[in-house]
Amino acid sequence: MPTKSAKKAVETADRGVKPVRRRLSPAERRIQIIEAARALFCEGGLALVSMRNIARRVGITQAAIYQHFEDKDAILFAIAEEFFTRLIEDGMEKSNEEADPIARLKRGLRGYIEVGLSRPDEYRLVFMTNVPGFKRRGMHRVPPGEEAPVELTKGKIAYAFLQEQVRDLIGSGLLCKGDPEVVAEAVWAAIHGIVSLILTHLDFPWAREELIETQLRILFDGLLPDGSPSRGKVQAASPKA
Amino acid sequence: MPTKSAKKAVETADRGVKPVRRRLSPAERRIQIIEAARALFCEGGLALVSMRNIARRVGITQAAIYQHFEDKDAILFAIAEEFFTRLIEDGMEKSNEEADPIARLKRGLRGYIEVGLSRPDEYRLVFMTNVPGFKRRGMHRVPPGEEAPVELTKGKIAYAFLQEQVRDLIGSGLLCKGDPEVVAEAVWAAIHGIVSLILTHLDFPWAREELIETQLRILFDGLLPDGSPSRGKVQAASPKA
DNA sequence: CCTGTTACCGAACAGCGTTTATTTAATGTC
DNA sequence: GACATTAAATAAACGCTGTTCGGTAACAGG
Repeated sequence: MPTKSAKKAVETADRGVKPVRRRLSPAERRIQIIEAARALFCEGGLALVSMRNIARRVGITQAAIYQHFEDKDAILFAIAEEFFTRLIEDGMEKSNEEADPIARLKRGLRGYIEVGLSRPDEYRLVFMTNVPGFKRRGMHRVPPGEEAPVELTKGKIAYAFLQEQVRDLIGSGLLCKGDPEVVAEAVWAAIHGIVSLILTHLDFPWAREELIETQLRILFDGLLPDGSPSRGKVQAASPKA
Repeated sequence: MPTKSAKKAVETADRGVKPVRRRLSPAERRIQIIEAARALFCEGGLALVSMRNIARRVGITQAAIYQHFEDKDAILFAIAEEFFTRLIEDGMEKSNEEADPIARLKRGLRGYIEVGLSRPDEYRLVFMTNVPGFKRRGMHRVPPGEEAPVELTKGKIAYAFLQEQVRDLIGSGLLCKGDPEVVAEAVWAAIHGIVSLILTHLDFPWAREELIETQLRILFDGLLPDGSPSRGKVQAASPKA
């Protein structure tokens, strides 16, 4: 949409009159490119992340990027992986602050929501946008990179973390019975629904905290067995940073 | 991504050597354009819906479309509106088959899920894709068309339908107390999460019905007051058509 | 110092959404 | 039936996009 622009805030990086070209090691360039892409992405969303914009920032031509990345998608994938890493670290960190396993789960879910809301563009990229061609390198897929078939996607790790907790809770009778896999999916769906909902209607003036608490209360009231002492209680929001 | 094509299955519509141009009434052309766009959309998702492809199908040039639609987004919006209409009609129809208000709500939610899963591309378009520039003509926004400021978006109607049911249920004490608006959002989030989850991982081999039932059970167990006779029961799936 | 390797550039291709000036078909009105 | 008006259509262009290709030049090892 070349009409509604506001795109050209991208710095020309005119590196002098002489196009004296500097070679960098692939490792360095790779990092430069990812960082430039991430910066553009955070500034104006996916729309700003074009090969030419990235190249302009790095100070090379767009064609040079293909020396380091197979695709534009490969760059986005790198960004997504970084986001997942944050998601995992935040979730684990928050979770480990709690001793009670139910509280642990709640904290982890809260952490997920908070990360999602604090990095809306990345969340959308990973979970809400079917990036045209983002070749399904998602939660349940392996990365297509021929070079790294060992390392699974961070998304799988993040999801396995949730699955494990749910499995343990059901195993020890703290959560209602049911196929742990299915319950885990259901839990994730409920949480994702909240984040997705808020991100889709960013303009809508609702009280986020109230909505989040309501959702968590409903979710855990539905999950916990009838006599559980945790029923009806809502985990307090984590202290604002 | 001009590389991995498979795009050119779009029929050239070369209407003879003579470019004898036929004028059609705006109403007719408008329908033609929407239908062409919808067809392309269903065939290959958003990627195939380009102004040039639409025009080729209709048998006009791409510029002519702008006589009938302000934007590409306006075309997508029209598709979305049609989808919402289906969502509303299906939901209401299914709902009205039930007498018990709780069962009514369950049926409506089931209807929503089924429509979403049966029309994945449209669901993604409306609820999961931040169409670049889809100028936030979403659930909570009015359409920007200057010509029709009276008619609100179908999305608002659909959502109001859910809100009303939740409000009534809370009012009559059948659902746990809480701000009806917030509870309605939470319910929608849970349901949307399920659809979104399944659509995002279409390849993942899970039992959909089981996942849907689990989610609905958890949701309603969380919503219903402790002594409610409906607790723990799951509404049976609607008979396959 | 010479020689490979390869990171990089310049130019191009095909597609995209959109705009402009221009043509031409259809529809009144006399 | 002839003429003026209206607006649906066109052709061509603009600037953007992702990607490819042939050549160049910078660095590394000998």
